[in-house]
Amino acid sequence: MPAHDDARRRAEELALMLSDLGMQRMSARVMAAFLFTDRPTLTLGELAEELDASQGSVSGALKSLHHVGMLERVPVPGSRRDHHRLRRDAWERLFSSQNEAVRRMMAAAADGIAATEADSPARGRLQEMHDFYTFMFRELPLLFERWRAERDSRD
Amino acid sequence: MPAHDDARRRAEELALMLSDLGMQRMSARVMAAFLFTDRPTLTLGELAEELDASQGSVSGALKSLHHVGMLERVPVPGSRRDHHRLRRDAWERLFSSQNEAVRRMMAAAADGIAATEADSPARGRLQEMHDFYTFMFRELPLLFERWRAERDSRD
DNA sequence: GGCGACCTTCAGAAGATTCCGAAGGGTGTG
DNA sequence: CACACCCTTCGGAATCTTCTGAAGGTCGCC
Repeated sequence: MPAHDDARRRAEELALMLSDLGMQRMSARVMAAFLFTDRPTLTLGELAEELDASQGSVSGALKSLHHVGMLERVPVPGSRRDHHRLRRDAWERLFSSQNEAVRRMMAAAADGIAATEADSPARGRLQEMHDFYTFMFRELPLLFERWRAERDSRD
Repeated sequence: MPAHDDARRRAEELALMLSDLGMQRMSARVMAAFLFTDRPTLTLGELAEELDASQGSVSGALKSLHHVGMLERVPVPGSRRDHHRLRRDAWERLFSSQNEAVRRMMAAAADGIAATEADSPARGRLQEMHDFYTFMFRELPLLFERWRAERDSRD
């Protein structure tokens, strides 16, 4: 099997996994394409052809991947196409979108606590929930910092 | 507005958020019901009535919530119904289902690395991915340990 | 200012999820 | 051992997502 076909197959498998984990299907396929390509950057047209998908859906996927910060646009003088590539910290960004989720859970718990009577069972459960997400909200950014420090010290 | 209706409204809002974050809709509603109820345990029939949903769909939701370890069955002598309640560490369990996802990402990256040529751009990107998830896979369980220690020291 | 290249948006089709309600199985009781 | 109660399973309907293909917008160049 040609190397390129092998890469393509692996990319599709990874895309399936990402989509299992909640990423939209086309975003996952685009993501995987960026990961496995040997080109420095990819354009919308190249992606659409590689993935055998419409430019419309690739456009939507690119938009959302830029939105979560996993991709960046790369200026290429002399080309009118948009050139995209994976950001170095793409995976960290993907993971830390969790952070926003954690913040929302923390806030929801706080709301619930404010609305329940002290000593009620519901209050107790909401307090447990709030404590946990407060801890995570504090610690996750610190964990990312440690990750960056470890990575940078290796370079 | 009666307190119970208020709780119900808040529960539905939280359910919506959980479902945004990827939880199945009915599981999210059941989860929220457990969080906001003032009863010590809930049965399938009670949940179906409270949520105005069929017993069938509540049954499916209960099954999957038990599967991820957020609920536990509580023996109630003299009752033929199954009584369920939220586990104290439900949120930690929900979050740590992430852990499995991290492990899979780490493994996928390792596979990719093994299949690409050294010095290729793809190899470099896969290595970045692998490093990140390896770090997370190591650190997340430690973070949970710290959480439990902090919680227990408060009790 | 017209043209060509490129990207985005959108309506509708195709596909996947999710839910209900009925049927069926299991278990304890009289 | 027949019944009552409770839970689960499953087919099909309803709903929501996601994709395509076409139309339209933007920008630079001649």
